[in-house]
Amino acid sequence: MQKTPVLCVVGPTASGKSALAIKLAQAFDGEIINMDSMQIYRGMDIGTAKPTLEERCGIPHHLLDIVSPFASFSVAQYAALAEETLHAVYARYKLPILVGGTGFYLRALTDGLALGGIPSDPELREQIKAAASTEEGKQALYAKLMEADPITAAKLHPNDLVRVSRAMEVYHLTGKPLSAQNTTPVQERPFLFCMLGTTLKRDKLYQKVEKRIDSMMESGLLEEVKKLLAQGVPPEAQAMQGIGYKELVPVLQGHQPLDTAIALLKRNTRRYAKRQWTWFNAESRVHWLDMDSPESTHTALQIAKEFWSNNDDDAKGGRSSETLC
RNA sequence: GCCUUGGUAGCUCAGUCGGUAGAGCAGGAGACUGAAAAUCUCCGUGUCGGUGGUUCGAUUCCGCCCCAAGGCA
Repeated sequence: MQKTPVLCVVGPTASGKSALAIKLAQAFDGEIINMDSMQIYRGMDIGTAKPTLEERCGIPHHLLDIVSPFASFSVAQYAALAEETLHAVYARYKLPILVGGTGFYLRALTDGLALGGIPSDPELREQIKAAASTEEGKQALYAKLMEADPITAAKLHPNDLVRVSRAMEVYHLTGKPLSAQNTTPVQERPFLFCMLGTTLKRDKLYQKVEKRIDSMMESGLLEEVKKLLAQGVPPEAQAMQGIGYKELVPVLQGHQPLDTAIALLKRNTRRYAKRQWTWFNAESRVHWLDMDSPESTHTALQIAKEFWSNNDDDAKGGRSSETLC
């Protein structure tokens, strides 16, 4: 079977993924597929640093604005949409470029999501969450999991409510423990990945993060959050858990001074960047590029060129365009 | 100039009735199989302001000096 080549641009927030992706798309006639768990939401533009139409330079961008902020969304849905899009782009002889900082979504694509097709159950989640709202309830929930699925329980920390409840959810829905589900991908992946990682020295990146947040505030992030709330998006909505949203809601509700919220927002973004490093550092296939180095773009283009010319079966070489925007 | 109160981890501070010290926050490392910008785990050596003295031993007690805040002149 012919595999679809996929160029990926990953890395911590504010390290320059989007800009590099545009250059790559211009050079190799590519199209961009978003791999960011928050940029999928409509009406969340400033806080997610979604590339503006101008910044997109006419390059087609997929999987942006595909979900209502009222809705919840899952990796599985993402993976299904992304796979479809990746193949569709390549079918048009374009280079698919996956861009974003959500490591879990990347893994779903690289390793295949063999989750037994067990969806989430919002009602059950509510019940579990309510039951676990107290310390005793939490322990009781974990104790139940120990009984139902000792193998999974052993791998999880009792405090990791999200995973403990997911395991319970799977058990309730199927009557079989999560550890007994087939979670190894059966089929070989239909993609070939080339991964580029954008990064900066830590202090540099943290400086950039601060600046970016200041400019988000100047661009009206507070108004954006206000608008979402005014539309009736509940503060508990999954979309509102995004960094920049969850910190500003209490300000609009009058529970928190703005400067405190901004400090929190900066700290949370730093921690987020840190988690992204942890995630992508564990992915050995990533070619890291220090975006402060003048050769970084050139190196990226070299790597991408080699990858594309080796794997583009339809030999569409030589169509690199010099279009600049 | 005098008096008072402070000077301990990047920050805010606790503490040692004399046996070289610990919390919160910040920070660091990691995990991650349908919430992932979510969720969770682990990690605390610093001339205890400087310098003399008392002492087997001082960050802790005493003297002097430096710095900060407040008060009196």
